[in-house]
Amino acid sequence: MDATDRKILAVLQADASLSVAEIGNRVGLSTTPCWKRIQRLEADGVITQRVALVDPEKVGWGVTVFVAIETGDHSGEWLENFATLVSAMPEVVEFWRMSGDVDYMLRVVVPDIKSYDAFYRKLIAGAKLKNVTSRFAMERVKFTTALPMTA
Amino acid sequence: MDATDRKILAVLQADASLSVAEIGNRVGLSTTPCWKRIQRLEADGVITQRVALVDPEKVGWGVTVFVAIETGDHSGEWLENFATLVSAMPEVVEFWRMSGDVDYMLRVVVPDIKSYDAFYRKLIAGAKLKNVTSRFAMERVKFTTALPMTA
DNA sequence: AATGAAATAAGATGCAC
DNA sequence: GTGCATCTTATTTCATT
Repeated sequence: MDATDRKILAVLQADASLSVAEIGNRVGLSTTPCWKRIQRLEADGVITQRVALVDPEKVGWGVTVFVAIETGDHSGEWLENFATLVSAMPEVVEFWRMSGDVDYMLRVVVPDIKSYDAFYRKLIAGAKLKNVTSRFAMERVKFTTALPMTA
Repeated sequence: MDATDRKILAVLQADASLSVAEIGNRVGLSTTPCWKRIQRLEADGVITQRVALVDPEKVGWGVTVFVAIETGDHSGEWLENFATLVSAMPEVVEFWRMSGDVDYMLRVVVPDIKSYDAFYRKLIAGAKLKNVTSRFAMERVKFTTALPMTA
């Protein structure tokens, strides 16, 4: 992956609706080689998917909560089961296994506070957890799916 | 926004590379009305953008850190300045203003631990902060940009 | 590897109903 | 909403540098 590939990725991370010709213009390539590079980036799994991003407020899922979980001592099998269970919950949009004091970090979206309570009850009903800390977001100051493409 | 719009959004959140005809098939519409709905959803800002998602590991930004920040007592102007400063950092992919014990939550991506240290120094050099807690992610168990489309 | 041209297929867009 | 015409773009091929 060279610098031109990274330029293409930068463009596609910002706007995947552009034509190949336009992307080529922006990175200094004609359409054919630009198209070939994009195909390769997809085949190599560098580009994983193309998605539409939706305004959370406008679809009624405007409440974001960060959930820090300490699972305590559990078997590998238990943890695997826990991961499967939590991953399957559609409100969980991010689910990270952490190092340090917190074992897992979730980002959860819900329509309102009341439905967060419902989620929380589902969560603790499904698994015996040592500690769960919920922190509510007030404002999304920045959110991007674009990774930096400059070293 | 009716149930059909939500179906369209569910499809486009999962795969924005599908043709309008194929999306129509999946939601029970022919191409023209499906296309019109998509145009409207974009015009109304429900769909905010179409982007390519990239594998963080494969582009060398595989380290994710959650940063919880307590700013302490500061003026509104100071906080605004802080928000602008942090938003401009490309490593910061998420930046949330929180309620409760933590004032801000960041999700930061970096190539490696060493570059996180560089980021951290930049962060604390730019603003006088009361407390900064960095938590490192070990594994991305789930990550989706798709919001639930069912009530 | 890239370019430009060109041909074909697929899809987006617009119009009549 | 449907069906169809048209226009744009994606995709592939090829000769050339």
